[in-house]
Amino acid sequence: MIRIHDSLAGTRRELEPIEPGALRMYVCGLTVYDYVHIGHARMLTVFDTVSRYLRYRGYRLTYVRNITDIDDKIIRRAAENGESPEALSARFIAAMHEDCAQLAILPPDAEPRATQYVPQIIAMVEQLIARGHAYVGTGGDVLYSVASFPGYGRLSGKRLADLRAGARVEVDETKRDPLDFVLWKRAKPGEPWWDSPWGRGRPGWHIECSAMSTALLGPHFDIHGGGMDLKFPHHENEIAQSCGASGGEFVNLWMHNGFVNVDEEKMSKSLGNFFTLREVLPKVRHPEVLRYFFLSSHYRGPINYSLEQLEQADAALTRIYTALRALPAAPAAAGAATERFHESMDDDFNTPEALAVLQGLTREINTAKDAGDEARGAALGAELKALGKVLGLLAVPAQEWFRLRPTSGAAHAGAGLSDAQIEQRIAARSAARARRDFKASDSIRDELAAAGVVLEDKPGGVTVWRRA
RNA sequence: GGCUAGGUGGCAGAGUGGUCAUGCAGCGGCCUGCAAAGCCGUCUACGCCGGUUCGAUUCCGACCCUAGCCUCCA
Repeated sequence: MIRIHDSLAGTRRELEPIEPGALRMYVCGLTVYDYVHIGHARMLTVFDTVSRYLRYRGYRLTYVRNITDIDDKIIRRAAENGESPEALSARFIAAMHEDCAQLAILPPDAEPRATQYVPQIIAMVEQLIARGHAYVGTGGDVLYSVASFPGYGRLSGKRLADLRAGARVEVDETKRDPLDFVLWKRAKPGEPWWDSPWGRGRPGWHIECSAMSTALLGPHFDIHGGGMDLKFPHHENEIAQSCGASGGEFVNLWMHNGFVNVDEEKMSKSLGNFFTLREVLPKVRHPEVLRYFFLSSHYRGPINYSLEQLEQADAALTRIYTALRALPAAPAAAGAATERFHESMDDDFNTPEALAVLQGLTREINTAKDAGDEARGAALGAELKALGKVLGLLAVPAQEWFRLRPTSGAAHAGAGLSDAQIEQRIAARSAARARRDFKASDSIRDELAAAGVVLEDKPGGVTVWRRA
């Protein structure tokens, strides 16, 4: 039994598929006007892990993650660059796919783009007008009438009166109520447009998700996810739109992931504490380090990004790979650790606890190895790798892991020796050790250590190395 | 001001009404030519004040503090 924290109910609820054995999940993806940053990367990793686990547990999952490829920022950015919005979004969609592949984020089953669903969007807006939830404002935009939907505010725990009293709600004469939001925007000169019953224009942001999720998953589906900040107003508006248009239920569970902070503050461009995946990945040994970092705290809480954090994640992951190194292959069998792993993950995807299970397995493997029980070590190692795979980890052959190093950043400094050069120095050191010239052998070891290479002498005169 | 999450040991980060999170770092030991890796053992905890309880870090109440949302935002 899988239990998931539902943002709407505010408690953990049992996952009960609408259709037995099948699940449908929609996650709000990115607006593609820039490169993927580590906040996006966490969201993508969280829901990738959720989808991997649900499938691993036997559910037939349909995972939809949309792309917003038309909005104010895209239009503005494209104009600044002197390129078309289509060209700009195509560029960043391609970049996003590359970044996702790096992080082992599996492609969703469908990745709808707003511009591909304009007919469905128009149809939904017409339906909302017909059902009395939307109207054409005096400025020509089509607006959703918040007052027409009694449940408005339930997800975010807000009351209309409080929202109206908010000092920062802009006064807009074209709206009947300052809280009403745009469904269809009238095109301004020079902007992309589509024909509609309300003249040339383009979709508002919120309606895209309602139209795309309805088109691909139906009006009522199991899980809807996204970042914390989307709770209000975006998801609140989606509920109003989808329920308003269908007259029925919308989603069973709302999942929201926490933010990536920097220095205990939300990452933002204005604070200058903004990191793209493309600048962070070269600073780690392997993208799995970032993935481990994300998974090492619970998805709903905030996470603080720093290089120190990445180093800790690297150390923890490297400990696991160390145990996996030089283990003979064995068939994977589910043991006690798998049981505990399931318990942790079933409990609202408690990945920190799941990782603790992997670390516990690691210790068991080491203990078995120390006791000379190779077979047990191999069997546990296979189990460990199988569980790691569920989280999108431990996909690197263990021997390779230790040859990798960051390609930039502080950890890279002084790590410039090639594999061949390192092997050569080790051969020289082994020769010195053989003639018990420990002064010479230690000086080679020190030299390598200074270059970021750590040596380990194994029984039988074998020396293995790794990049620190 | 309203709403929502939090405040755990040197750091990061789970969890629980009364034996262990886990990783990194420290200390002692085993192993090693010495190291490293590994194993065993070990020390620093649960914001503050009350209440419930045989017993609270865990439940309840007040308070203090932090972050997020209330405007585009993963």
